[in-house]
Amino acid sequence: MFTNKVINMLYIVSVDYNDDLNCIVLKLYNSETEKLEYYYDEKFKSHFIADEPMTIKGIVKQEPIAKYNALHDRIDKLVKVSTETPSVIASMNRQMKEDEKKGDNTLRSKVRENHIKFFQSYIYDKNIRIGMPYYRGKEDLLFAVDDMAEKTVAELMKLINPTSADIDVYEDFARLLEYPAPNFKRISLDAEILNENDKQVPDPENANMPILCVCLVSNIGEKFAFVLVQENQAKFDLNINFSKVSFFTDEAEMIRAIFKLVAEYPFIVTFNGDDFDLPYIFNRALRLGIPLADIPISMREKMTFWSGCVHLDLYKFFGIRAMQTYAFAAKYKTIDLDSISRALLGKGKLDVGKWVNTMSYEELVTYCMNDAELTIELTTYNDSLVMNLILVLARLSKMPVDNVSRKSISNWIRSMIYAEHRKRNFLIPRSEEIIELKGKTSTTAKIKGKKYKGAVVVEPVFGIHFKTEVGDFASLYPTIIKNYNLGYATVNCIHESCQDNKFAGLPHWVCKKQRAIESQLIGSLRDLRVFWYKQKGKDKKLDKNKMNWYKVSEQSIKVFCNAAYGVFGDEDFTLYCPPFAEYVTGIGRWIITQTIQKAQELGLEVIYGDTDSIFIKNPPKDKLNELMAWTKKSFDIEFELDKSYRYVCLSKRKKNYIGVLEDGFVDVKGMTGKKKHTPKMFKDAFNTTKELLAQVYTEQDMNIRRNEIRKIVKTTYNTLKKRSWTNIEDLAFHVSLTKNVEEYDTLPQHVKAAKYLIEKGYAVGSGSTIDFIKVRGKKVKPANLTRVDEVDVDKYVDFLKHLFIQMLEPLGIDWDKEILGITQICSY
DNA sequence: GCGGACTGCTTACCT
DNA sequence: ACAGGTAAGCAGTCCGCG
Repeated sequence: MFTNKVINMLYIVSVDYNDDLNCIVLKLYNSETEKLEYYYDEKFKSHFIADEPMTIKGIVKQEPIAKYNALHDRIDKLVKVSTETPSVIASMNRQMKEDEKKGDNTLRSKVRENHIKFFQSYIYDKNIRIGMPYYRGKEDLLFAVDDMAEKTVAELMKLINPTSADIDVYEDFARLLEYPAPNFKRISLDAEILNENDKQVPDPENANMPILCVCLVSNIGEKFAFVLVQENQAKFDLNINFSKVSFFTDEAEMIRAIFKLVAEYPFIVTFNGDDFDLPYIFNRALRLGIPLADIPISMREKMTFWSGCVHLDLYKFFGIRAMQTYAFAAKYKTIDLDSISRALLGKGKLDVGKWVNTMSYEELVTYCMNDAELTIELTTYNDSLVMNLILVLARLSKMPVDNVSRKSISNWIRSMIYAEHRKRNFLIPRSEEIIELKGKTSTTAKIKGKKYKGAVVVEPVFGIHFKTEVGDFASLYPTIIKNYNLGYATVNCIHESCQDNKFAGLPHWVCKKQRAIESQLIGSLRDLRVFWYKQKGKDKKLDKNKMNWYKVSEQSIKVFCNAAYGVFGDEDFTLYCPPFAEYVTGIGRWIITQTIQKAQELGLEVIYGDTDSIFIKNPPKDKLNELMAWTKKSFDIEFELDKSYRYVCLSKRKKNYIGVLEDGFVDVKGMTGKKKHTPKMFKDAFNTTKELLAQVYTEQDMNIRRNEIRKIVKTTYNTLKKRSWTNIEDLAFHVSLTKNVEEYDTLPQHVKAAKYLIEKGYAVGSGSTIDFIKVRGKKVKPANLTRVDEVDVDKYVDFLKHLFIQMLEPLGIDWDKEILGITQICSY
């Protein structure tokens, strides 16, 4: 596959700065030996850009440098200032902040690119292709060309045929997505600690309680258990398959044995290892007298390292909102091992029915091993989907794998754009310059406190609609960015001659002379997705492995594309550019509004639409095709058939409907019955009605099912009225705390319940989900502390009514007459 | 002192 | 810390009410 088959492929997985050696270290994964190797670069110095020579301490070199300033469309003559260590820049930045506090901005106005991390700067300037194969040359690392992948890239380029100005961008991305990925050797780790009490988790800072058990599972299924002998329990053989179980009477010895084992693996995977397992082991090791030099764990800001390994913390990865919504389609709603495993693997944590303190060895190992297995399986399931996602995201963002898996989407996009700037010798602009030059927005948002107007939501046509087609624009916002050449530099550019180039009735204009970097990057990713990876990810002719890889590529691009517009409307994004973001939604509104108008002119019945989608009732094929051709011609965007519903059930509310696809799958959007805070009792009832709706093909069917749906609601109603529920937990609402209780301005119900829990000694805070029950006297109580007779049944009946009314209304069922009426007759 | 009309806060969802 | 738009429930405030 590779040109030179003898050489070992070295995949660059991470780049870091080593303090002690004062040099850049590259971590290389050798796909033959499955071990990590290192490459040290002592020559590369940290640097920043200045308007004039600087006089701070620690500078080793100052040289003139010319850079293209895209904001002003000119070449700037500047100074590249190299420093002895990156800490010189860090302390300069600290000084800068101090000055600013005193109102002195002289330093800030002189320096640029001083906020870019040293190792990122290295990646950009050396054009390091993270996650791609290299081999060792005489001195340097050399990129390993893969002939097979290059062939596919050529094929793809021929198909998409981009304009000459954009060819390089497309080709670079295609390589990143077509080159092979190694199957990283890896091991997961999970630790169980003796608890002080049953209301709080152990404190890793303190590490005052012994580690009872540590389980590790490798990606090829090797299982290891390290168990501490406890005084009150006899040692005995465990009945656990395929596991190596080792008992220790000395805890320090056990920890050393774990260090020794992990050293064999290039990747270590944890769930919340950054903030719990690894710091606990670290501090426990110190407490037990293991010398610092013998402990491979080290904690840095928001990240815990294991030297000799790359550490991936899946809690951080799955917690990235963009991943949750776009790559995993919001299949998991809360970020914990149990719910993520249940959603993605179909199995969860074990319910042993007791806490670790009272478990037998066998129970303890089984419980702990299960967690370690879930953790590794989250990286191995579906052809190592998650590992491959992380790899592709690292490639696209040009960030180290351990970094990209912890940082949010805005960091990835920023990094991708910065890399392109450095590659082309563009000066990276300062935030203030963009704001100053580009000015403000011109529209008003519907929502108070928002900065500009967003998308259009069409008023739904209430009722049941059979044979409804849903069309949507393929990547609307990325396409707009591509087609209209949008970017921070091109929107409201400095050229007077461009000021007539305006769209969609907005006052902003777009540059006619220069191509926007964002437009090229997002545009090419968009095209690769629409014209290549979408099909390849479904291509049954490919072998399963290859198809899955294409799915990964498709998902990764989707994540980037979906967030690409939003970041420019975020004040904290370094390239924040309000008119750019406003232009995207403005042109979006213009396109969908025109398309709906055209559809109506063609005699099509538009019954709903949101942002980039249009619901059309029973459309003739030829009219639909005409509409598609028209959008392509008018806006150069593909309006595609996305879904065919057997029928949709539209409530009077926006973003709130049920649709049944041809194959019987029931799509539920926005309804209370699917929201995660809804008590289980109501969710169960709601899901049963979903099954009934799946069996409806015609209006006649609907008449039959109407009765059954009525019955389900009635039964739930009766259960409440008679207080005959089996489990009070099924009545609990589950609401998240987004901050710590003392930070709330008002006292919502879940916060009241949380405060009560804290009083009782429970540790709940930001991120915890509070389970509470509505009790009589307009109050709430934590679910685990509520008695059956306290439940405020009327409140629950009210909730039931409002939940089902969203569905009953369009089905033509009247709550008062048909639910209450019948029930009353029945119960007397 | 209590309830209705109102605003604002909070969470969870949709695209 | 990607955006704006929507729904829903409750907290808190103001005002009228002999």
